[in-house]
Amino acid sequence: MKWSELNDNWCPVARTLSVVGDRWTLLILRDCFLGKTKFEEFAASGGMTRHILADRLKRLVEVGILERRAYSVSPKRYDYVLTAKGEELRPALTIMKEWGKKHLPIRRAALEG
Amino acid sequence: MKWSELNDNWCPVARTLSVVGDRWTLLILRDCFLGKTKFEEFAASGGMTRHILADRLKRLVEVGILERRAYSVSPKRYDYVLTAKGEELRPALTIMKEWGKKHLPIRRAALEG
DNA sequence: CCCTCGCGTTTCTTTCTGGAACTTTCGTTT
DNA sequence: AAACGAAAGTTCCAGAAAGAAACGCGAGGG
Repeated sequence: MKWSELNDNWCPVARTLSVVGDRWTLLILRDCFLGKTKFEEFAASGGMTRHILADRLKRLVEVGILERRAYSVSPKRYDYVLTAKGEELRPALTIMKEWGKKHLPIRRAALEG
Repeated sequence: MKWSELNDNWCPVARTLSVVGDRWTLLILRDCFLGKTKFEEFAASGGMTRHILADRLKRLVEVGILERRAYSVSPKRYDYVLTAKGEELRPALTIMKEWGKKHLPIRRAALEG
C-alpha cells in the first residue's frame, strides 16, 4: 500500500496518520500549540527546510487543521492558525511530550541544569 | 536540521518523534496494540513493504519499545512484543483513533453499514 | 528431493528530502 | 528615486529513502 492510499483505510488511526503521520507535520503542530503562527516562525524553529514547510502547511490547511488567514493586506501576508479540529490533536502531542521527558532524556550534559 | 539529529533536540516532543514519528512506525504500534506480534502478521496488515517493516522493527527494538523474543527454538522464530515503555504510547494512538473517527470518515460507501 | 513456511535481505527504480539560492511584493532608508 | 530589507514562498540539484518484487535460508513435510 502506498502512503497516499491510507486516507481511505478502514482504520481511523491510519486515516489520521495519513494526515499528520508525516515526519515534520507533528512538529509544525507542536509549534502551533506553542503559539507560533507565521511561516518565518516555523522556519526559524530549526526544523525542516522551507519548501517542506510550505508543502506541509498547505496540506494542513487543505485538511482543515490549520487556517490560512490574511493578517496584513497592503503587503499581502498570511499566517496559520489552528482550527477547533486541529486543537483536538493537542492531547496526542501532550502524551508524546510526557513520554519523551520520561523515556528519552537528553544525552548532552547539563542543558537543563 | 536533519531528522536524525532530532533525538538530541531540546523538545521532548521532537525526541519522541525521532523514534515514532516515522510514516509507518505508528502503524506498526497500532498493530501491536491490536495484539499482533509476528513479522508476517505485520506484513499481512497491508502496510509497508517487507524491508521497511524489518527496518522499523529493528529500530523499535533498539529503542526499547518492542522486545524481540524467541517463541520457537528448533526453527528459530522470533516475535515482537510491546514493553511497558511501548505500552505508554497507547493513549496517543487512542486519541488519533478517536480523532480519525470523528474528523476523517471513510469516503467510500457503506463499508461499515 | 522438492515444496512450503517464517523471516527477513537484495536489487533496482522511482519518489522524497536537504541545502541553498532565487523571486515577488511591498515598506523603509538614504 | 535607487537601494535595502523583510515575509512568504519557489526553484534547482544531488543524495537519501521508499516501493516492488524477486531471492536466501534453515527447518519440516510429502
